[in-house]
Amino acid sequence: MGLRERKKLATRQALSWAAISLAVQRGLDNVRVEDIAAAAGVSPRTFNNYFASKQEAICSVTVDRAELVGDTLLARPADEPLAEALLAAMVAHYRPAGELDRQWVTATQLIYASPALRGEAMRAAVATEERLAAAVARRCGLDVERDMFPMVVATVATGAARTGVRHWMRSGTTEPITDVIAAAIRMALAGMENSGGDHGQR
Amino acid sequence: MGLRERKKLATRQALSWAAISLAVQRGLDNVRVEDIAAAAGVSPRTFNNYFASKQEAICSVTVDRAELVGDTLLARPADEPLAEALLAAMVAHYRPAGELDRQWVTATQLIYASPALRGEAMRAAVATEERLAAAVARRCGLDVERDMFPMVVATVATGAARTGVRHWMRSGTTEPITDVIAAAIRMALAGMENSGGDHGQR
DNA sequence: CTGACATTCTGCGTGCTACGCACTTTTGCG
DNA sequence: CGCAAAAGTGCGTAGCACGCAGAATGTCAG
Repeated sequence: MGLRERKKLATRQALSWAAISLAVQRGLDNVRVEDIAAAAGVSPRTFNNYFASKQEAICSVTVDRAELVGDTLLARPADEPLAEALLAAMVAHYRPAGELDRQWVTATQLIYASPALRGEAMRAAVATEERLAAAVARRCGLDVERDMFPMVVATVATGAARTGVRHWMRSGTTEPITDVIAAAIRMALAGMENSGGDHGQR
Repeated sequence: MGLRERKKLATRQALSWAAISLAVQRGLDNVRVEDIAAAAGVSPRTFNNYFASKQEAICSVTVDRAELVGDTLLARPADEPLAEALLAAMVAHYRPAGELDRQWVTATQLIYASPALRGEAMRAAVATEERLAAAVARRCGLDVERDMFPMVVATVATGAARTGVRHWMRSGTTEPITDVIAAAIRMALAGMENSGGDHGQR
């Protein structure tokens, strides 16, 4: 990767981080694009070369990760059962959340707190679903256009993951987030045979 | 319902319809709020008393329906298995789509065609999920805050329904939309035991 | 019917935003 | 070194969300 690309990425991250940081401090709509640009040491106009809105800047942390989920699934061994591969691929997404990724946690909390951000985040979720669906289809030898199955699976998996994250945030448990997400996905993939009974994960 | 409320509802629908109609004709961003207001015979300022954006106006058709999904579930007989009740409640949502609801179909097509609208629609989906989750929790005697199960179920169901709708739109099949949605939800609720095999619903 | 009250509609003003365009600065490479 | 490509910048414009205060309209008791 040349200097050029690295610098571009750095700017992008600086903007994103500035947006998150300021939004946490003052609340999203007490932050102007101008402020974000200033905090990132860049002109206001440049902000819009990277992001179309404050919301997008904040959610990019989530989005960037989601880009890879399809590839991760395809990288799993082909003989692994779909459910397991899916679980592993989704969880891999959130792996680093041990300590390093405080920023992601902050951003996510912020997102869940504001309707405007949730909308933006959901938009991103659609992209994830689509990539994942494509990967599932490829893995199963199906056609996304003709069969609903891949899309349904993708929707279920991402939805469950989202719920897991949210639950983890809300409950403030000390349990690793990956475990919670895994539990949510398993719950979803297991179907409803045991509906209404005990489902662990209090 | 007094004249007051009826008139208000009428205005809301007129605005929504005008927004959809104009967006279909010219494309969303060749429509100004001013135009929508004019088409609905109301001042531009009034538009913003009803909706915060064009997107919201267009998606309101979908949102308004979603408001009721929780109630519908709670209205199902208590001894019915959860999966069936859920299926029935979700499908009931889309029932009239026989002929009358051309408007809803138009709006939905529009929504799927534009990223901006999809974002808005997803925001609405969150609201649906939450209502549905609350209803599921109540039905199962669980606590939404503590147990992930209701939220997972709600997410899965709404996600599957969304996928069903989308599939129906894309494929242009003559099959009733309710059947497609039902199939998608069943697929999701059934779990993944048969993953990779034939799943009907081509 | 009438008058007082509540609610909705409206016009105006303001601050912010997204983005096209033309121009400068920086970077990469032969 | 020198030049093309790409990123950053400043300016201008059209549009949007929304607060506020007053006019218009519906509501209801007496």
